Amino acid sequence: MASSDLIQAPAGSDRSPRRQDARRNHEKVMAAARELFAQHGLQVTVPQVAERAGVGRATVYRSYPTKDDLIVAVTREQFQELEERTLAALRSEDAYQALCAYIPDMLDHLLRNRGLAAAFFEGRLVPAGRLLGLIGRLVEAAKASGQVRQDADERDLRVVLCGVIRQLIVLDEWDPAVWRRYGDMVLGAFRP
Amino acid sequence: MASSDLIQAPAGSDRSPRRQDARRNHEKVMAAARELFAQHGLQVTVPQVAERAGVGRATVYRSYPTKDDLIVAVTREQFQELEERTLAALRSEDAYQALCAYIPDMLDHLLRNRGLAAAFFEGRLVPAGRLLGLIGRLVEAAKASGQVRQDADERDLRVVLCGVIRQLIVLDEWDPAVWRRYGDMVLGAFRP
DNA sequence: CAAGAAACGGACCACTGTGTCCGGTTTCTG
DNA sequence: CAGAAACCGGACACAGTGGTCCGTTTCTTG
Repeated sequence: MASSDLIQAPAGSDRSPRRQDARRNHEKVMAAARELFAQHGLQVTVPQVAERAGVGRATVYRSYPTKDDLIVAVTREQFQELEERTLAALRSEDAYQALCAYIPDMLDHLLRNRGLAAAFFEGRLVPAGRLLGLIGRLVEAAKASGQVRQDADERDLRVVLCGVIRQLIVLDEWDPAVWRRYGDMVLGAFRP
Repeated sequence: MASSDLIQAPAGSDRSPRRQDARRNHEKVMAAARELFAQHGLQVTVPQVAERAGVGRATVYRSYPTKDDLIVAVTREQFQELEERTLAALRSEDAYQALCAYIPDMLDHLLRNRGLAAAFFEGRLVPAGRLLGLIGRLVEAAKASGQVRQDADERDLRVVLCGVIRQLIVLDEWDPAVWRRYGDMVLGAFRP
């Protein structure tokens, strides 16, 4: 699993010694994978990605020896963005206010990226430790406001938030207005 | 899917024209399936059930032509029990109080029956319409107390409750005390 | 433009899980 | 107690998915 780091370049302006067509195909594969994973989750098959990209299966496997490698490649940068969002919330003056914005924000973001959501609440593959730590600090900070139950922790947020997300995915709910309502309810679950 | 009703008898005192050993094996299969589904969910394989029951695979398939038939057979009676619990809650004087007991009760019950949980929040197989209707009535009744947000409905309860259950299953959480805490949080999600 | 290297992709393999078949065995019945 | 029917279960067939191989094509470079 995740056994290789063949592709180091930040997936953009790499003038590696590889051939032009290889780079083009590689970009097509990444784009296809991003799109399909976001839309249908991680159970998308490698042949599907290859077909969407308009290349053969072996071409995908050349860049990413296993499917997990592909998932990691697509997911890693998105994970980083999650961390940044969390950090931003953490920098806010009013921690509780920040949490109130953070939760629906995460809901929205993860529901638009169903592969990312799966990678997040499944836990394996991309190491989530740092992100979870940040979320923990956010919850901790929000507790000081008195608006959040004192026994809450990062794990609780993960369970409730990811749980709701998962069910909304199962129900194939794509309406952001509905998502926001559930964000509100998740927040409610943490009131003392 | 669920293409047969070969086994009509209520799985107990059937003196059908079948042979003794057949009935014995059938019981063993049911017991094994109940146990394994409850413990590990519906992704248990038919060979696993057969092995646990101490019979060959074909013996399982004889009584239940497809895996779905087996799932339905195991799940149906448990579904009925869920309906009865819900009806009991519905008969209570104080609907809100009933809901407060009902939610942790469901959590506990479904977490002890992971296959049932999967069948419930996946929706296919056993028709859940009647049960969902009852839950809807319970939510509706509880709203009158003013302690439940007015825009809540059966679907909301399903999303939040099943979501939490699903995550607790993923985290392999078996401590009933923890389950109760989350029951409290789910209830919190429905406060106005 | 031609030769060599790199990449392409269709065909192939391996594994897992569902569902079927048939020869041997056990149970019922006359 | 013997024949027939029912049943048992190991071996087989099939499908879907992850991963590999090698002959062919395409790019690069002198």
